[in-house]
Amino acid sequence: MSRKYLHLVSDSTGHTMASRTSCNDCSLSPICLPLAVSLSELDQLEDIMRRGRPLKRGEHLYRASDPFESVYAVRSGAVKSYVLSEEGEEQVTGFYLPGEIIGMDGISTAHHMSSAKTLETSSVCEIPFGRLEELSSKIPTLQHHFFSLMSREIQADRELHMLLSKKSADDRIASLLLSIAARQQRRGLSAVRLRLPMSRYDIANYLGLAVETVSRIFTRFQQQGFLAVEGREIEILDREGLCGNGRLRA
Amino acid sequence: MSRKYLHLVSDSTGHTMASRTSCNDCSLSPICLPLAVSLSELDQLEDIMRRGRPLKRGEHLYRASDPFESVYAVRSGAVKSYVLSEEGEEQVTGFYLPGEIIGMDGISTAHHMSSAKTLETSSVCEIPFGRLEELSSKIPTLQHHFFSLMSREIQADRELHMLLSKKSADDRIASLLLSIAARQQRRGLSAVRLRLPMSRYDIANYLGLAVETVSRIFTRFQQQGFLAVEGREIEILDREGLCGNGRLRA
DNA sequence: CGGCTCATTGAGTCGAGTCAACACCCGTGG
DNA sequence: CCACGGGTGTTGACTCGACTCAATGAGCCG
Repeated sequence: MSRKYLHLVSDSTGHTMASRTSCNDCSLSPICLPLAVSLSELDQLEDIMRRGRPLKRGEHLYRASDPFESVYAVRSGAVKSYVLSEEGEEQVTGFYLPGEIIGMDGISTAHHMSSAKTLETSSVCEIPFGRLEELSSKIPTLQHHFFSLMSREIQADRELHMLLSKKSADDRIASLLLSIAARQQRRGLSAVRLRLPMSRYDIANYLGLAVETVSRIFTRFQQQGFLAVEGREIEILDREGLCGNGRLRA
Repeated sequence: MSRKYLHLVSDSTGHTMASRTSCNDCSLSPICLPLAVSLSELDQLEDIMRRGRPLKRGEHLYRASDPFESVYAVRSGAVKSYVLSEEGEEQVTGFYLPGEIIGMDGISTAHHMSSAKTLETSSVCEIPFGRLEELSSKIPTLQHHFFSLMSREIQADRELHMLLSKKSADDRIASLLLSIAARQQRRGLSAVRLRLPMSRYDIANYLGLAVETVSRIFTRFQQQGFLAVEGREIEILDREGLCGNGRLRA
């Protein structure tokens, strides 16, 4: 059960260097790589982790049309993925919190189909995909884990699809907040207090709404006593109200 | 390069029985399983294909919460996937045409998270997923192919996300038609004439529109000379017009 | 023929977008 | 120290695209 991680930090010169960290020490291991593999297998897995580095707000993990080489595990901070349309307008396609894996699009084309940039100072673990595939062939549970991860990604997209095509603006906001709360809870954090790493613009963009609408709904939710809002600090006061508002589950 | 398929048909009594068909004979092989594997490997792959059967319109491949055992390749006809919300309302999550693989959600939960039913008489090839995983460990190109398929699925969902959150009703309809045309073309069929396998209700549901809106847009596209519409028979007369309408690509 | 489901068309309403103004925070620089 | 500017967030007034409700038509099957 000894899981290990290659976590990468930069020295004072800005160059990156590797620092090994045991997955046991990483609070994210149950979310990120909940594997039951032997020690020697873990060493193999650990060996393929590569040149991570702490990224400042707004730095890119990769850009659309970059050759696809790796997927990334968010270790701290937060990352958004997005695509640019021909006219250059941005579409946010996802938010990634610690313990989550980003970059699994692009496998089919050998190029990333979206870009990923940090929303705040973040650190990530890079996992070269080719070597991950090799290793997956040898470790069935690892193969299954990644099939499973991608499957979950598809599921999440389906949920979002439903949200966007059927639900009101209120429901979309409520749903996003509940999703973030749930993901925080998985990592052992509060399910009621949260700090949104993304701007209102990103929220609006992601949910297909206007910024003004997002802002108005936050204020109204506060008036209705569902939330306490202070900028990006949110407290969920009335989970029922938030859900019942528009027939959301949980 | 000899690819084989297990295609299943029913006899006159309605019982199913297996009939082997070479993948070489299957016009879908370049889309469905474009693999370069050895003959012995192909035999292994072929051996895991199972109890397919021709399904009549409205029959289910699987239902939400069924144990997840297999994925399915559509051989002929058309299939839609959907989920039901708590209140029992349907959300169509995808349409699957010949050569496409359905059922890859549910890997992570061991249960299907959506249902899949045929839109017309269809035949499918069932591929037990557990055995597919085993085989994937032995055949790296097969493993990569399935990672790739799932990656493509994620990409498609992202496209849809953009469509639903940013684009007008006109653009959504145009985009769906162009997508179906493109997928037909991949199988060597016409890129301008198509027969929609799904109802206006399914289209509306999938795109997050009201049926009336879909109907009105079809009529208007016809008036504008973009389309010739006759029920579910569609001819694309002015591709540019259809795209230029709302800044869609190709 | 009735009884379906599917599709089209019209009339009126409303949710969310647009446009515009302003408040706030923060770092920079005079 | 304060003035300035840019990014971010809020609020109000007006508009419009798509939904709802309602009626009718076309095809299909028992």
